[in-house]
Amino acid sequence: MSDPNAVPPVTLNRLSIYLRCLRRLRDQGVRQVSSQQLAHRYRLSAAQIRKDLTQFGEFGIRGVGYEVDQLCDRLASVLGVDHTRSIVVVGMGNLGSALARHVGFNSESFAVVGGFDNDPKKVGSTVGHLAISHISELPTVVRETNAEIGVLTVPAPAAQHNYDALTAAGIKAVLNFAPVRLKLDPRVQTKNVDLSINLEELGFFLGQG
Amino acid sequence: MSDPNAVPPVTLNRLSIYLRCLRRLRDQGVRQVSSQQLAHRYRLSAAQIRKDLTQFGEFGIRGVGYEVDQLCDRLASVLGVDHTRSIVVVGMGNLGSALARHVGFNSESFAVVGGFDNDPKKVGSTVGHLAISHISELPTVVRETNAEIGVLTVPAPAAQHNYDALTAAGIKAVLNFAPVRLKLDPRVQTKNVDLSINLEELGFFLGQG
DNA sequence: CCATGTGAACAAATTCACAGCA
DNA sequence: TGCTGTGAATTTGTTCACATGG
Repeated sequence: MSDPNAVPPVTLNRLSIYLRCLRRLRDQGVRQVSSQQLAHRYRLSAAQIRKDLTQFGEFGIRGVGYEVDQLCDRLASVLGVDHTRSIVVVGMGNLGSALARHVGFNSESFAVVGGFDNDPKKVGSTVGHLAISHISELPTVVRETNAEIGVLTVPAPAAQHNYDALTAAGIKAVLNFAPVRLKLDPRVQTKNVDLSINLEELGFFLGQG
Repeated sequence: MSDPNAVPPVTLNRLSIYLRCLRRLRDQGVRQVSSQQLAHRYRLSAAQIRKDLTQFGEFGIRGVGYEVDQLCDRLASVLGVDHTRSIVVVGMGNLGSALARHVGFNSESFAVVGGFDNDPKKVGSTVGHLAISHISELPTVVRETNAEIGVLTVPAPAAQHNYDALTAAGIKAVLNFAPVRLKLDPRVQTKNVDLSINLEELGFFLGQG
């Protein structure tokens, strides 16, 4: 718990899943849940739920289970989503525009506070309620809004350059959608989401069809 | 190699990365490459590259390395992307429309042959060159086009229903963007891509900022 | 009594180190 | 020589099974 880098990414991934499941239970009015019930309901592993949770504290009551509401709060706190985080989107093409809208609609924990592009034709227009700024405005906007997360949705050849611009502007974490292996800034947490890789993984299982 | 399910997903993920790196090298005119050069160039592990590759055959030449061109072909074949696969997109909202365009533009290995929605206002309109059909047309289109992969970009409450429609229509693999733990059809390979989970994983590292 | 929390057993994945071959 | 391919060693992650305690 003390050193964030000691937590395997796969554990974080599961914590996030647990949080989603627990929120749904809470919305359904469920007050308490055991690891076994949770596992059965959402096809997870009970032992793994307990192991994962105890990395961050003792949240359960022996003989009873977990308080749904309380565990939601604790997990949200662990995942740093107990308050709204500001996001900037760099690259307002199809994907960037769609993600900007999507995040705006689907999350209370994240707010898109800036959209950037280098195309003069796009600068000044809006996507939903978001005004598109020129990429040169990035440092100013990041400073003024305290944006912490950058979503990178530029074409592959522009990815490294814009990644460097994000880190230089003081962004603390990047979600990269460009199909490129970036040279990373060690101070900046970076995750890659890669559509083609996902499709190719599926392709493998389709054989020679 | 014989049983696809014996290959760990993380290995497939890396194979896809190797393929991308090799294609870039090929485009740059590089003819041969050793595992060490590849590792150094793209920040990978040389031993792991070799281990991963040997699961599917002996592609290298001792003392020399790998023929870039030949290895590209072999990997493309392993990943089933040596010919074009047909994709349908279910849920033509922001994300679905953007992905349909994105895949159309960015991949020769995948072609979007159908876009579906249940909103009568969308049916009949087009996204790029793709006509949007009503979801009831799904079985017909899948049959006629031999579509193998379904991209699921509907709102969470509609996800299971539309997943079931995809599998019933004969789709063989699904890429799910809905933030839901689906009840899976064991005959259908399914991968989840989850924007909020990715953001929350990043959130974890931002602490209480 | 019953579900958590946890050490111990097990399984999987990665790295190491070197034999074997072009 | 110098790289691949690979068993063995190590690390990492998961599952088991039970002591602990509300």
